[in-house]
Amino acid sequence: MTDDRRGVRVRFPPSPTGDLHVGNIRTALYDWAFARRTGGTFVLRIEDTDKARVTDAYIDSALDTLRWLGLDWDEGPSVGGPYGPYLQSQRLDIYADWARRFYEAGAAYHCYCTQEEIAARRAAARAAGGPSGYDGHCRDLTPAQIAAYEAEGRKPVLRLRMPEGSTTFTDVIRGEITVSHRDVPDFVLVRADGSPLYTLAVAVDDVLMNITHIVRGEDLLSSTPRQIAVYRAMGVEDADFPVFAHLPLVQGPDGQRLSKRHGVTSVNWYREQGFLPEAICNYMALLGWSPGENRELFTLEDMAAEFDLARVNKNAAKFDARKLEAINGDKIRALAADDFAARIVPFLAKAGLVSEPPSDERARLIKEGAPLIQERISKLTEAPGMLGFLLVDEDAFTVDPEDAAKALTAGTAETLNASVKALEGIAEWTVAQIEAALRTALIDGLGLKPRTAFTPLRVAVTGRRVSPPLFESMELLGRERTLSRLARALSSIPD
RNA sequence: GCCCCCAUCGUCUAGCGGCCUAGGACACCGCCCUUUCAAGGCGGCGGCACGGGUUCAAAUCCCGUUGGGGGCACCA
Repeated sequence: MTDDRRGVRVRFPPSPTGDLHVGNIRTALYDWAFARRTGGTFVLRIEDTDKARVTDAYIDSALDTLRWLGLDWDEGPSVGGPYGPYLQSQRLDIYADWARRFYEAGAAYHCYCTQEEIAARRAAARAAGGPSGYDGHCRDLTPAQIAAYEAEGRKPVLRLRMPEGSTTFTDVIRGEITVSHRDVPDFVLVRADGSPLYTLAVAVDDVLMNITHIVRGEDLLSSTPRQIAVYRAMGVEDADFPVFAHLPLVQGPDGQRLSKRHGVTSVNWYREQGFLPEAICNYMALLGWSPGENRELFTLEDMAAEFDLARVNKNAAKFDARKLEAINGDKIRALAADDFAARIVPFLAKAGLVSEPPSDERARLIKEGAPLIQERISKLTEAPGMLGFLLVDEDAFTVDPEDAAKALTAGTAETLNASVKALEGIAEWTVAQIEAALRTALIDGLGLKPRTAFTPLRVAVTGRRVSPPLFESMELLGRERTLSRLARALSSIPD
């Protein structure tokens, strides 16, 4: 129904007032997937009309985040396109022109009310139990009244004159929706300083950029009649209106709208915390859409092939960081070995363990050590902790004090001594021989249980009670470093 | 307050009138595997908000109630 149209054009229009958050990118993801699935065009447009809140740095940040996630756009900043410019701040003359036309045609009018006056009347209307939007005070001012306001030095805003009646439109996800214009006030199109508002710019651009489908958050659902009113003022035929699809909102764990209160929601933060773009996309997709058949692990390519607006849920979804992390673990395990090794490098570098790029020797250790931890971590930030023992300069190696206190107790000296002796006798420093020698010496020889026998060794060699597998770790570390660490542990053991 | 939207395990969801004594995943709890931690395997806990209809038959359709969310800006 929605996926067999030709010439689909969808847009994602972030407002660069902060880092893209997870709710934003969920919308971007659906926009992108819908465009790809339909063979349509994905347009990126920057909504930077509010000079007071927008920052250029956030524009670059948004582009960077989208690229990192793999959500490539066909038209927009840095790639251009036939409908540019794609920054609204560069289209001000276009909005001014339409505003002028609306005013001259009587579809919009000047309003001289101050914000204080409006607020006072709104409070009164609300107290009386009615709608609390703008009351149309300046709809039909006489020339004399206008002159009087002008004489006071008031600068007017431009408001759209909402027609009588109601607006009915069909939302692909929610069905038919009707709103009485009694509940849609005459809204502001242009500020008193002459700058356009979202209400004007979004509608004008969607028409001018030939957008066929508006897929966005449900928070914009009730602004749809206003947008349609602008289309009509522009002379667009009903049949040419874009199709609307309002996505369910992403909420915080408490069911409230996702915000700073819920901790960090910036996608960049998750990136720094070692989350894979594959995991973020997969998880966010699940918040409102599923491919069915109990399948929930998929790629961006799968989404591009299968995404269907008809399968999008209507109800809001709560963001669950634990499930994101679980999926991140799945995605990490699904990585090819080389890919995984490459992805942990920046995190190892940030921890000061290697340079970037790493030296040949370090690169070899990373390549061989990575497989030992790939299925043991769920975030890339855990890699330094797991591989640090291997990559650290030998004289900088330390044992976790807490783990040492618990595992390297007085009674373990015998175990360590026996281990040193056994390891010194090994012909070839391989996992098989290391394991055989230690089992013979400790399990058979001393009659220890494996857990009891190997924990002190683990702490002595890797510095922690939780580590990659012991024998593999020893092999990679090498005979010399292993024996020297055992000796160090021995000398540190209390009597 | 007014308007709009929504309602399946704690959370994300499958389900689109009979295949449902409601399936999967995360989380949680056991057991198995096991050199730690993971991963993996097996099992457990746990839900159709409530009340009316429609129908031979309702988680699925309709109405109401309750609950939740969104909007009502010279933000987007």
